[in-house]
This record gives sequence, structure tokens and C-alpha cells, in this order.
Amino acid sequence: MPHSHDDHQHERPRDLTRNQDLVLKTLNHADAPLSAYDILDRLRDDGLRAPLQVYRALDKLIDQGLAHRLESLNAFVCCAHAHAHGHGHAATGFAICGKCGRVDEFSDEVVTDRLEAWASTHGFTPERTVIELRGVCETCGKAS
Amino acid sequence: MPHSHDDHQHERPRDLTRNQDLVLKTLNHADAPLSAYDILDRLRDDGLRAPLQVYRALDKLIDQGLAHRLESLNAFVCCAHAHAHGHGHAATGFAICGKCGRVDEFSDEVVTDRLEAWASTHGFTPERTVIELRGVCETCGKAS
DNA sequence: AATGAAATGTTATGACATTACGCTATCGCG
DNA sequence: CGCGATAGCGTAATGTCATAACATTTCATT
Repeated sequence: MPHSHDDHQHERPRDLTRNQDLVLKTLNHADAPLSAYDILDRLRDDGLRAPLQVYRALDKLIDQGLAHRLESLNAFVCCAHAHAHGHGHAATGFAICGKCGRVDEFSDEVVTDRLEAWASTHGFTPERTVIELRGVCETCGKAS
Repeated sequence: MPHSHDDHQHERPRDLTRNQDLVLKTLNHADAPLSAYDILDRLRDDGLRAPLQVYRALDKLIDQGLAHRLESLNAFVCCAHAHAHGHGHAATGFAICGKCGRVDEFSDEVVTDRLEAWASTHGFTPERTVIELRGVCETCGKAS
């Protein structure tokens, strides 16, 4: 399968289909991670009826780096900053507040390098990296 | 029917109950992560009938550091090395092979420190840290 | 023995995710 | 044009993961 340049890593926000656009807007307006079913509930009035419609949209959004899945929560957030997707992908970390649901996204080069170093020395080829801190955010910590 | 001469629990002598012991042994004998329902299936003959029996045992095992939950897999593994619990816990990372299911457990001080530093500067109080590398292990990488 | 905490057994249900099937629209190309 | 390939959509059914609620048992301690 010969190809000259197959360099589309992540596409730009363009080209979103109707369902994808609805799901992304829903995530953007939410102030906490939403499960696929949460999203579905919020889009009933827009004609969505089945979980699969949401999951399909989410898959595409995640492919394009516009949304993230939080593994420890089985929920989704929109990408905080349309940060450099498309080159040497740094691992993205998330700090998730268990009280208010706030999620902060971060990226640490040292952490990324260290994990890659471990992989390298162990012959492991990483494809996806999950970094999630569960805890309490500043606001909620003070409020207690 | 307690006998005074129990079978020794290797490593840390803990008071595991029957169900906890069954679940831990199942994880120990497995060569890949098991879901709670996988475990349940393997313990039908030992009298376990409901998911909750497995989940309860898993909770306790995880509390005691004898097993881990892999968030990105919704599955469980036994702890690789009965590594010192009881003091400043370093974050534990897992490298999970998507081909063969092999899981390598590691702990990196630099990563741990970096994540704690991020938390510290952002007022975030971490309670649990998830680090999971999904990819292909050395053996499977060579085999391809 | 009485008691209370922890563990257990069982049923039912909730929450998350995918398979399977069929339909429609679009694009590239002989 | 007609054909095949690709991508998205809609729906139903099913599969997988996890917990709620309640009754009962076990066992160390009083």
C-alpha cells in the first residue's frame, strides 16, 4: 500500500457532523465530566435516541483530539486547550476533583520522558497513556 | 472449622477470609488481568454465585495492597511485588500489553515527584493516582 | 450465652458499552 | 452514467461492569 504523504494526525475542528457537533457542544457547556448516557439525556430533544449515536460521535471527537475519555470515571470531557496535537504526543494528565467534578488538564514533559524511558528500556511500545489524579481541588479543599 | 496449623500465606501474613483468599489465588494464577465476572466464572465451583461476592473481596484485597484495579481495562491483577505499604506511597504505574494481556508494574520516583509537584502548585490534594501505559510488550512486538 | 462488627448470600437493578443490521449520501473512477 | 468504496446515521437487542437493598451467618469479645 504505497502512499506519498499520509500525514494527517488529527484533523482540525472543521467537518464536524451534526451529531458530533451536538455532543461537543454539550461537553463544552458542562462543568463536569459527562457519561455517554448523561450526554444522551441532554440531547433527547435534539433527536438523539440511542447510546450508540453518542459513542460514535465521541469516538470521532477523541480521534480528533477535541475530547478526552477519563478512564477512572467512565466519562468524557472536552479538551481544555486545543493543544498541539499532531506531533510527538506528550502524555496528557488529568486532575479530577471528587467533590465538584472539576477536571484540570496538564502535560508534563518530564513525566512523559520518564514514562517513555521506562518503556524504552523494557521493550514496551506505548500506544496510549493514561494519567489521572483523583483527589480534591483547591476550591473544595478550602471549603471543607 | 479452624485448625491451629493453617496453611501459610506467602509474603504478608494477613487474615484473608475464604472469599478473599479464593479471589486472590485466582488472580495469582491468571496470566492476564481478570474482570470481576471472569473471576466469578472461575469460582463457581467453589460456591461463589454473585458478582458482589467478588467485588467485596476485591475491595478488601485492594485496600491491603494485594491487588490492583486497572482503570483502563475494568479488570484486576494481583500485586506484583508486595511492595512496602504503610508509608509515603509512590504512584504505581502499569504497562499493559494489548496483545497478550501481560501487565508490568512499575514505580518511578521522578514521575511521582513531578505529579506531586503539579498538585502542590495547583492546590490539588491527590488521593489516588492512575498511571497506565497501553501498548505492546517486547515479546509481542518482536513476534509481529 | 449475649452482643456487635464484619463477612456472607441472594435478588434485583443500575450504569456503561457494543454487536448486528439496514439505510442513505458522497466521492472517485472506468 | 453506473459501480464500488467509504462514511455516517437510526434502531433494537444484547453484552459487560458495578452496586443497592436486605436477610443471614460467623466469630471474637464481653
